[in-house]
Amino acid sequence: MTKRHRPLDRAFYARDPRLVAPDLLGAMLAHGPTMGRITETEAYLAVDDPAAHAYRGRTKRTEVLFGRPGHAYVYRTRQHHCLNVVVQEEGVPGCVLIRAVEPIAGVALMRCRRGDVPDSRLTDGPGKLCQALAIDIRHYGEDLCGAGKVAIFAGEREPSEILTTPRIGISRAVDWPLRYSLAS
DNA sequence: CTTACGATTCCC
DNA sequence: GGAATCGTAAGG
Repeated sequence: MTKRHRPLDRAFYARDPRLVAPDLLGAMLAHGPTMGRITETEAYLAVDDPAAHAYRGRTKRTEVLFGRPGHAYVYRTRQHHCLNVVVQEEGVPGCVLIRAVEPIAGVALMRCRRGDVPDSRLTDGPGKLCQALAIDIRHYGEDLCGAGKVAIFAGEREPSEILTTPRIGISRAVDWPLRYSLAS
């Protein structure tokens, strides 16, 4: 078994979201027979980030953000789910939102779950990829470093492929360049 | 209990 | 540009 078939370890996630987010690009997000290559992420900071859910403090929803790194923070917005990975050391609520992946495996199943959309729209959004990979609130708090159903495996990429742009879909701190994507 | 509001998606 | 649609959080 090669290194890239082992889940990313706790130490990988125990860093600043601005470091973890770009490093997740190219990694493989897997759930059951479905797998996608991460192509877009966003960093949400633990301190003084008005756009971060943890900014308002510790609540039932944000509880997992204050726990150990490497766990899934899944939340719901309107009819959709979004997947984040908890980063930084325990007690420091940084996280990284997975915004898009490239379908790699189980594509037929993804099409079935997503309905009648072109393949290019299968997983090109945070809510879409959760629907395609069947990730939802049941995965809240799951350990992505362990033997859970959802896992993230190391991938490969060239540093020059990374694009840094402002976050989108939020109403505060909109200009902060915390969105990372593969030029592809 | 009531109200406000989305880290979205899809359609007009 | 706007609706869908519901859990979460905050306040009375």
